[in-house]
Amino acid sequence: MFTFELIKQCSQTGARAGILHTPHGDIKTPVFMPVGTRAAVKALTPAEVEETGAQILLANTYHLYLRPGASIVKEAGGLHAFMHWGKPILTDSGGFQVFSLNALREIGEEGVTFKSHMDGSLHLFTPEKAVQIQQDLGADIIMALDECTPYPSPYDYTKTSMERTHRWAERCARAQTREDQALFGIVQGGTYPDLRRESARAIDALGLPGNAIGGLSVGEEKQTMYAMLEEVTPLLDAHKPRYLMGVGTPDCLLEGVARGVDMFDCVLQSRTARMGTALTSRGKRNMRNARFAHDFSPLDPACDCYACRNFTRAYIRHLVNMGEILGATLLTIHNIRFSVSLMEEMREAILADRFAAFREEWLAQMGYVS
RNA sequence: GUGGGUGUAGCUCAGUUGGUUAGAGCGCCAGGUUGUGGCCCUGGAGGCCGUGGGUUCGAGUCCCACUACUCACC
Repeated sequence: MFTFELIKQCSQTGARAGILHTPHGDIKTPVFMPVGTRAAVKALTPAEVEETGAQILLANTYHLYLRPGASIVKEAGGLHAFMHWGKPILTDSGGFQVFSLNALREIGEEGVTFKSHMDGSLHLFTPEKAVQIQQDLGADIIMALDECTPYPSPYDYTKTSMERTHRWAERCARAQTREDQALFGIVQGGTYPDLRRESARAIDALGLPGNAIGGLSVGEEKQTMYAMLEEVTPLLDAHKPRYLMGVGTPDCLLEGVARGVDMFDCVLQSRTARMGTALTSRGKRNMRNARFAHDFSPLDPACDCYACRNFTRAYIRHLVNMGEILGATLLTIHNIRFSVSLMEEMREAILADRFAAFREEWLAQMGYVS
């Protein structure tokens, strides 16, 4: 079953190391989770994803509900069998997509009505339905339906929306019938400290197996996001995993862990890879740049990924500029491995109680101002 | 050799009856991308308009010569 084992806490920051036990295996935290929205990490085979050291993948309820449909995934034997991924999977509820992809939507107490971005057909997502679909998909961790409040939003709307998200989370919990899936609630509250605290208390009080923090990294300043994390994490059960949704730049990973976050997911690694950007230990690099044309060194000399062990910057630049699929594949492998590796090193540092120094070193060498 | 066509940005081309600072696509250069509507978005550089002369207030646009390429026929 699903449990979280807290192994070590940093003596100077809020950083923690732990182990998540799931039906499909253990996950060492802190962890970076690559995104495979439509049951595929774009440009990679599951074998390639596994070689990056990824311990768990994300998939998306909204996208899989529209195509191919939850019933087909269920018929296939669930997501793990369907996509041939034997390790843990987390499905996002689709709340974010409903609110970010659809101009035509209507939010009510019952749920949210929206038009499919695929064919314009009308759909109603309720907390109960979001859980039902996720039960059919069969991930190890499932998410409550929430409203990701846009930034900026006025206080009153943020509060109204947040309270509804709390009620929806409770309905999700009641609707759940499968016992082998861990349901996480999601803290909202925008950029208002008091609402964030209120939301953290309310979500934590539901007693779910994990707590997520949503509605951040939606346009606000990083300092604001960090400030919100500092309001929220101290109020969440220390013996349950904390998941910061959608956040994944290297500096945010370091700062998030420092504030007690255990899980992260982000499309940045895979999306920017397809557009030609490499995340490296010395900051990000635009591999389309002419200065790499004659550069026959690896993407990141400090990286041990398949791309860095076997290919040069000049070659990858060529692939990216030519639009070759292999360019996207190699950069995706690298960006994911880089992020997974960063988390592994953070974990080592936490276990050795030298995380604070580790964070400073990395922020400095990657060119971030802390 | 004769007749026709074409020479405008790195490439392929548009440029109204002559009228401000000559445009597009691609390419090139750079930036962006944070719970993914995959191969996208934004910005920038770059042109003695084949050469020389003429007509005109004014020529990428009209006229002449030259030149290069190209097609057809000898």
